[in-house]
Amino acid sequence: MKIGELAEKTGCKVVTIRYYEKKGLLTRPPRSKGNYRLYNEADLERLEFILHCRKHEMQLDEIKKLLEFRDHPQRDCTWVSELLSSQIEDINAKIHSLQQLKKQLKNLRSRCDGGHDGETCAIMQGLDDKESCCAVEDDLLKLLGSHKH
Amino acid sequence: MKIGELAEKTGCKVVTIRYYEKKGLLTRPPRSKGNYRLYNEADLERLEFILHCRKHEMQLDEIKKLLEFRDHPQRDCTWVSELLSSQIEDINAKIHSLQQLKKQLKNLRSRCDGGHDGETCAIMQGLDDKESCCAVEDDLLKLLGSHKH
DNA sequence: TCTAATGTCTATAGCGACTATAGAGTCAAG
DNA sequence: CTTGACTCTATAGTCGCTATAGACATTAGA
Repeated sequence: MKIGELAEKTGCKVVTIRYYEKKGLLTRPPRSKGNYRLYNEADLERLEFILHCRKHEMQLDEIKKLLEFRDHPQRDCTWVSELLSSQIEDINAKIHSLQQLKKQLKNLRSRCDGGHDGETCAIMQGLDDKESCCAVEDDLLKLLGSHKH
Repeated sequence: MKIGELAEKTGCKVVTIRYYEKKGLLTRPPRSKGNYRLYNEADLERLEFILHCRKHEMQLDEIKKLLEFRDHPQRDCTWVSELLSSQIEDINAKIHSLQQLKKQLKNLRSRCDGGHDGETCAIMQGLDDKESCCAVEDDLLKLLGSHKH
């Protein structure tokens, strides 16, 4: 299997596959007469593993460790559990901050709905209006803070 | 106000402030005799705006557009609303995928809890055991897919 | 007043995880 | 036998910083 086929099967770009090889995540495969990389099923599974980990936002050096573990499953795996725990924590924090963010953006958008003809922007109007302005969350105020208020 | 003071007041690093200037988000401020940048309150508010947007994961070129709009509020603001909508959508997608990911990682971790002495890893054991293995979600199987199964 | 510490300046290089480009070689179909 | 698609290597660019080097400015203490 040449690199293009591997790319197609996995949905990973050709350049990215070569990049993973350069970074030591994929081993250098045998070459054809014409110096083309030749992959087998094991390589495909290894790449799928990598891509799966990447979907999980793992970093390449963490994935590398996981691959080493995969290659030598008899080794101690305590750290794997720890790695997962710290990633789960990271994810919790990320979700929380995204939810906050979403709330704020929705709030902001609601001030600027329904398009606009040219002269008076709902966001700016809202912020010029002290009443409605101060009803909005603190963060929102800061976001366009320098306007008269 | 010198750059260090601005940095302290906003919680933004000095280098980052200079970086924002280079990228055209902050205008080049006047200089002191000794060639130090001198900022005023408006600069501070502008920087806070930028930082707030960054907290919202906006990209610098988007923020730049928002700043231009802030500088010329009479312009059409339809695109602002559209920008916000597309960002809210992005966030929804991100939250969803993070939640999926978290479920998978938790599931995976549960196979590798309680440490390990050296010879038999719970993850690998679980995956070697066809019964328990196939009870796990599809994605998890793939994650350590090349193991006997 | 001198000196040492701190702050600021510019320019450049590095990070992670790719992505794009250039220029060459290889292969299969018409 | 040529055209076009694929592959090769090497290098530079992306984004949003961060780190480093080496020089100049300012400030506090002796």
